[in-house]
Amino acid sequence: MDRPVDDLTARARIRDAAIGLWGERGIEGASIRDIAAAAGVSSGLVRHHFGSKEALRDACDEYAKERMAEVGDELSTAEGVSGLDPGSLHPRVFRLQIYLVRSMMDGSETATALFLGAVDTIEQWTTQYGIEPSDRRAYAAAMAAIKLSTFVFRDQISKAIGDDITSPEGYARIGQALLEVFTIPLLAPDQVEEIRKKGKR
Amino acid sequence: MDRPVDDLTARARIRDAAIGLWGERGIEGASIRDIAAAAGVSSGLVRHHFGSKEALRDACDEYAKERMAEVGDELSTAEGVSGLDPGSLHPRVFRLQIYLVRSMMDGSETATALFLGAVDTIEQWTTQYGIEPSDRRAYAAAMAAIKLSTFVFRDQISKAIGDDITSPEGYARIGQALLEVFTIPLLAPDQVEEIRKKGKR
DNA sequence: GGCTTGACTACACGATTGTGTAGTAGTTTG
DNA sequence: CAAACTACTACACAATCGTGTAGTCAAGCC
Repeated sequence: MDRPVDDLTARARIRDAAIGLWGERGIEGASIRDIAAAAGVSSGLVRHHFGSKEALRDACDEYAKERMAEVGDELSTAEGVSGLDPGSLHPRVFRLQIYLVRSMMDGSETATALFLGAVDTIEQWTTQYGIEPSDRRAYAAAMAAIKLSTFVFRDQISKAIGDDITSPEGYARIGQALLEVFTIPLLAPDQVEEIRKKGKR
Repeated sequence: MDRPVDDLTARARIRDAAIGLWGERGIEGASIRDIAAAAGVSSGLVRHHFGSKEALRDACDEYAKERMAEVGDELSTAEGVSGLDPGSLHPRVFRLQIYLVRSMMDGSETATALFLGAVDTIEQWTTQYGIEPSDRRAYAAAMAAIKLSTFVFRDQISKAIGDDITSPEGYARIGQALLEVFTIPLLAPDQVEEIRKKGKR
């Protein structure tokens, strides 16, 4: 990975261009012709290699899924919150995550399955580490969503903190911040209980 | 709000249809004709009232912004985490949030400004309540992103917990879970410090 | 040599896109 | 009563969409 573009086969360049453009603009936001142009090939070749737009999407989903599994799977494994260690997120995975989130939002089953898998893993992890939320499943789902929110709002967060969060400095800042979100208790237990009762009313 | 559709002017019905469809499918995902059909008018009338697709988007952004301000502004005020009280989120605001997130992801300046405003408010709120993160700005930005993540991944979360989170029961569960994310410390302070040092290395 | 196969391009198709124009019905205004 | 205005529809436009077809070129196999 991170090889110069010329080293890749045309098929791989098309796939990478699709992941890049679709991740940035959403699936409807980039056409076959846009992707072909970005990959430096004709639009016909996209069809030749992948058959249809939908099939190209499936191929991207599958590729992203495999890559994520390879690279240690920032989304699915939980070495726990230590997964928030900035060093563990290289640019390659960043792009894949951004794509997967977009694909998820546009109804991809593969991407959604990855999310559900992450929830399972986090659920197990909470058990293992003796964390006892009142609703373990919902707690794990919330954690999974939170982990991805950084990717969704990367532009807004970068603007807010005045640091590009795809840069090492920026990601270190937001990673540390997330860590503290999970660490600094905002309310005393009796306050939580009070709100919980209000919610059940 | 929540009046039957016939009570609204055609202009309002178009705007509401746009917010609904664009929120669900993204901006590129719904055409002027789709919106006109959903509002029960001709596509020409959309142009008559709003001029262009881009102008309709601006109108929707502005409307959503005003409405959010009216309704107590779940995104910008921080009565703090108690804003996670399920009762405070009615369906109307839910739809606006979903739209605003989509609009933000597609580069809306109005929506991004709302996000930045929310970060400001959360920042002030942490000061007020004596919360002392190591990087207050980044901490507030993370909190803002987290608050919106529920909307982005609503389908995935619903699937994960087996409860539609737009229903009162589902939202109560995920609201409570978020509360516990902010309340149960995952790591001891010395562990945090250790990771922090690793990040700076 | 001929023959197949895979990578690749050029071009044309019908559908859909945002937009533009012309015109109708009903109300308001002078 | 006539003129003007507003809400609204029908229809046509050029561009772009995903897709389909035909054909070129080079490498490998008999």
